Amino acid sequence: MAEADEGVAGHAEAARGRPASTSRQDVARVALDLFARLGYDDTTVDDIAAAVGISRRTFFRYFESKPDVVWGEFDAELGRLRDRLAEAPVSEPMMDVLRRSVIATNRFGAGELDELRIRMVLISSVPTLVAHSAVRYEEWCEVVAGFAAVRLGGRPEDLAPQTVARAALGAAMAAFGCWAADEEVDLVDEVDQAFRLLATGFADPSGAI
Amino acid sequence: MAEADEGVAGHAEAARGRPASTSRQDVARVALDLFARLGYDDTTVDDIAAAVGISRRTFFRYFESKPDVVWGEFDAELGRLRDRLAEAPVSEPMMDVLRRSVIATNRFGAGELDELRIRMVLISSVPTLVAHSAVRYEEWCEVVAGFAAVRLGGRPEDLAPQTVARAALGAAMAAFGCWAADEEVDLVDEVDQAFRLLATGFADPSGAI
DNA sequence: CGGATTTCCTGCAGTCGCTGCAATTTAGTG
DNA sequence: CACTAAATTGCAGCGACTGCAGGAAATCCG
Repeated sequence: MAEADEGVAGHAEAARGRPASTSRQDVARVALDLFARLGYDDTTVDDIAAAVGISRRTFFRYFESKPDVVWGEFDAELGRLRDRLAEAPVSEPMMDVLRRSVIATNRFGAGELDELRIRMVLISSVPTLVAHSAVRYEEWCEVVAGFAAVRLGGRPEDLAPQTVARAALGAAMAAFGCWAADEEVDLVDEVDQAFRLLATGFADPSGAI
Repeated sequence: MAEADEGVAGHAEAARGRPASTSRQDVARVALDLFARLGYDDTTVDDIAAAVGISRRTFFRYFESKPDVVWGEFDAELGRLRDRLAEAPVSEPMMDVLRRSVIATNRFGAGELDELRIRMVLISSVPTLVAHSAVRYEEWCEVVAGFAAVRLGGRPEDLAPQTVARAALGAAMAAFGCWAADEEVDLVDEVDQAFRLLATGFADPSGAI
């Protein structure tokens, strides 16, 4: 499961076999640079491999697929979200936990934000990546549906938890999309707003809208 | 834009060139049958083409891609949804229009429901199709966001309309997913429930959940 | 009738993403 | 130096998809 040997260089305990010639992060950096300059579709896996200095075959040992490169360490983030949701006090309302946890999982430093924006623009504009994203979002929904099922009672596959999860995903996608499209917008504000909208519902009590 | 010449056979006005050897619907029927029997991934485009009696190259003139076969006449349905939303009286609340229109667009006869179920099971379980579905859902969201923008004021790309649209998509996906997974469930009921949940919001006023 | 025109079908060659396999390289270990 | 472990690699191949150039089947018109 864990290949975190590259993380903080140094305290490795004398790796046994042939050392890796590069790292996931290196490949991702080079690839994102190519995507930004040539466009995603006009960058072949061969191009990436050549730029990194590895063979095409080796590229596929670092990443399962070409779109996966754009997703970076999504798995790890998803794990953190799961933990946050599980650790929240039961006294805190479901939608508050959700909003707070999603925001906490998406706090990035100023340096990371630029790269994140590149990633999000790609993910939301290149059809191939839009398509692939659905698979990743499915995993996200499973985590949220599991949490919602605990709070609402019932199974994660039931309608209510599923609706909460998929609607929450929608809110998050809307927030990220608006953020990626406008340099001036703050990511946290956007996510916060979207989830507050979701919590109170879209129906106007007065019926005017 | 329109290739509806096949629809009601008869009143065609003396088609000029070589007549088509089959139709989109025929290809789709044969393909869905193969998907159900062999599985989606284990059915190649060659298999479909051979079963229909056309060449592989011709298959791609009937459908842009293999996953497109499963989506059938989605474009037409989307057009009907757009019309319904546009024609709704302004006095009717936004979320009511949305719920009613989505339900109306998805009323099917008993005969069609079986095929629809096969389609939905495929779409929600085969990774390749889950991925491709995202591109189609994007178009759906654009239609709904356009409607929401009119009702809420502002542009379709703004956060509120986007959140409404993507959350509504989530509700619809949850409803369809639950329906596809359980033979006993009624599709209309499920969609109705999901959209009512969405309208009132997920936050518990008492704060107990 | 017969050519012109229109429309559709097809094969071929090629690109790209992706995979399994078997061999090779590069390190550490006894 | 032999042995082992891990990473890299080339190759052969599949399947989706595309552009192109040519062939086939129908109607229209002289």
